[in-house]
Amino acid sequence: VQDGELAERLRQRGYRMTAQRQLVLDAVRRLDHAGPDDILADVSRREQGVNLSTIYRTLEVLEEIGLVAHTHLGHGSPAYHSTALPAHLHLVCRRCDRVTEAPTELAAGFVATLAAEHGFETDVRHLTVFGDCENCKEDR
Amino acid sequence: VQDGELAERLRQRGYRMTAQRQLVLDAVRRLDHAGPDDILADVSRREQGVNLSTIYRTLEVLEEIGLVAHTHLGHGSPAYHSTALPAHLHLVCRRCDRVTEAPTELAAGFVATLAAEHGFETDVRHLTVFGDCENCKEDR
DNA sequence: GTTTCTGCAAAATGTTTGCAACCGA
DNA sequence: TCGGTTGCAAACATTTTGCAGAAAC
Repeated sequence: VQDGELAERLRQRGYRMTAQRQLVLDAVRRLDHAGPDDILADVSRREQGVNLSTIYRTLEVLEEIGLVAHTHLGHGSPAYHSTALPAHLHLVCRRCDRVTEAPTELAAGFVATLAAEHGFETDVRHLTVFGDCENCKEDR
Repeated sequence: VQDGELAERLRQRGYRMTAQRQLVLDAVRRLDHAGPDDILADVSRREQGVNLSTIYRTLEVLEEIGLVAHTHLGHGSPAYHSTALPAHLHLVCRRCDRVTEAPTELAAGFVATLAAEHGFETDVRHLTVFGDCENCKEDR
């Protein structure tokens, strides 16, 4: 995905191309699982004066046009990532707070079951599993 | 679970039995998937003057002694429920925000896979799935 | 030239903390 | 009595909003 695609997608929905939007998209792509704060920090390293509220508003737009998505990794802020990356599950350890990524295929059967039994169409990108990771489960 | 059990569990860990703790536990059991606000409202209906910060502190204690647990249902506040109830999954529709409950057995295979391939021990009670529910998926 | 965007400041949420008074054991 | 617990107020953290000026097209 290149600069051009951002501009095009924005225009298609009546939005305008701005430097801030490019900076935020770049930051989301560079950092992975970053929250609004992290993104502001990254953006600020490249251009001064960008405001946090712009980050929030921009993430909302980028999500709407389908270039980024977010998950809730438990604690505070949401974690944003580029939709250009292959989808993956998040395994969050409640003890050490580490986040492991896993291929979405692991959930294929589960997702199919939810569709069959509840007519529920799962957003796998947004699937976060909480529990104890390999290292921590032994400490119990 | 009865009043007596709360007092006993509290004492076992060096905590004290108080009217507020009973009220909060009762509220969590009565309401399901309630956030701190809802719980305060319920408690206040029975006894005046209880403070929100007490709700937070009490929920923390009740969770520690294993009588309540919480999940994140997406939006704002966490949702608390009694651990006396049978565990269930939460299916949250991103469009209409409705929460459907589903038996944890549906995730049994998925959970087993995560254990086998990643050594990850899933907390099924905390498993929330986001997506489009039966009614909303057709609107796309 | 219009309309959208942005920065700024303030407001709205949601949660935590310090502290003196209170209460349970 | 002693130490855990609570109410209150203030502090925090995060996200949202109103608005005037700046920027996009």
